[in-house]
Amino acid sequence: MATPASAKPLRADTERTVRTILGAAERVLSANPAATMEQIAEAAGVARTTVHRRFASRDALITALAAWATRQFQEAVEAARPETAPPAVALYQVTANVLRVKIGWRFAMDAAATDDPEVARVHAEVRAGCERLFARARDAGLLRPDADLDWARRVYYALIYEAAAEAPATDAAVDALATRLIDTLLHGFGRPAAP
Amino acid sequence: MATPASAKPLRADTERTVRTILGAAERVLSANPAATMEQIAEAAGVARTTVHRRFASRDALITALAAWATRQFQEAVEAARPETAPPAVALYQVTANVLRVKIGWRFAMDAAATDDPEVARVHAEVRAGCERLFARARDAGLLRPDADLDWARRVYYALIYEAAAEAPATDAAVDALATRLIDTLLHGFGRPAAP
DNA sequence: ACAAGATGCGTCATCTATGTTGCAAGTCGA
DNA sequence: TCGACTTGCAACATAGATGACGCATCTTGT
Repeated sequence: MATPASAKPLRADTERTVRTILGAAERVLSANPAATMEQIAEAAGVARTTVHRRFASRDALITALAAWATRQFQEAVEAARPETAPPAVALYQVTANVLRVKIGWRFAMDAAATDDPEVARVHAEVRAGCERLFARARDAGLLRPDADLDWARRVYYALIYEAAAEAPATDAAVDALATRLIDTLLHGFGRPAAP
Repeated sequence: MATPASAKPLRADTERTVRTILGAAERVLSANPAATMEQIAEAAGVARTTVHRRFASRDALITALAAWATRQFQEAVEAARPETAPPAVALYQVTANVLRVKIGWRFAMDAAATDDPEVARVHAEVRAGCERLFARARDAGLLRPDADLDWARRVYYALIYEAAAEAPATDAAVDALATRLIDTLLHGFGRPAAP
C-alpha cells in the first residue's frame, strides 16, 4: 500500500497534523494546482518544515492525498452494495455517496490519475464494478437494451464530475442532486418519445 | 485585443514559427500542464530563446494560446448560425463544429479560464448564445417544457468535454460523435417512458 | 512525572525554470 | 541583390521552490 496501515500507530497529535495537512492541501491545490508547500503549510497552520517531515517530497504529499481520497472513494462505493442491491437503488446510492466524496476532494480525486499502483487498482476495480452495475441495469430493463454501456459509463462519470462542482452543503441537497443526475442519465432533456 | 491584429504584419517565417510554437505548446501542455518552456521549444523544433522572443513570458504564451483557441472556438460556433437555424439543426451543427476545435485544442480551451478580458468576453457571449439556443429548443418542443435549462447547458458542456476525449480522426467520426452526443442529451440511456 | 517524540523557527544548500544578451549565420522581401 | 529581420547557440543572471539540520520548547503516552 501507499500508506501502509501496518507501519506504525501514529501518535495522536501526529495523526491530527497529517489530516490537517491533507485537508489544507486539498483546499489550496484545488484552488491552484501549482500552489507551493509554503502555501499549503500556511493553510494548515503549521510550519513548512513540518510538512516536509511528514511527507518526504511534494510528490509524496500528492500521492498520499490521492491515496487518502481513493480510500474514501472506495468506501463510498462499497457502502452502496452495488453488486447486490437492485440496480436502480444501487445506482442512486452509489451516486449520492460518491458525490459526497467528490465534492470535498475534487483535486485529490483528479490527481488520482497518478501511477500509484494501489490507487490505479482501486479505480480499475470500481470501474469494473460500475460496468457490471450498468449491465445489470440493462438486463433489468432500466437501460435500453441497445445502450452503449461504455459511453453510458463515461457520461455517468462526466455527470458526476459536473454535478460535484455545485458543492451543495446539506445532505438533502446532495440527495436531490443525485436524483436529478440519475434522471438526466436515464431520460435526458427531450420530451418523451411519442412513437 | 490580446493579440492586436492591427499591430504589424508578421514576416512569413515568423508567422510560421509562432504557429508552430502554439501547436507544440498545445500538444506538450495537454500531455503535461507543468511542462517547461524547454520542452515546448524542443517539441516545436526551435531554440528556447526563440520561444522567449515571441512570447515574453510563460504566462504570455499560455494567454496567447488561449486567445488563439478561443478565436477558433468562436468561429466554430458562429459558422453554425445558432441564432437563425432551426434549433435541432443548430444544436447538431454547433456540436460538431465545437468538437472539432475541442479535440485539437484541449489544453488551450481549458486554459481559457484565465482572466484575459477578451477571452472571457467571448466565452460569456457563446454561453449566452447557448442559453438562447436552448430556450428556442424548448419553445420548439425539442426539450421538455419543464427542463432546467441551466443544468441542461452544464450537462451539454460536460458531454462535449467528455466526447472530445475520444479524439476521432475523420470528419465522419466527429459527425457520428455529435449525433450520439445529442441523442444522449435528449433521451439519455433509459427506455422510453411508457406513461 | 518522565522519557520519547513532535513542532516551530531560523538557517543553509541546491537545483531548476525563467528570462536576458551578444554574436554569427541564415532567411525573407522588395 | 541587398538590407532588415530572424534564428541558433552559448553564456549569464536571478528568483523561487524544494529539501535538510539543529536546537529550544511543548505534547503525548504510560
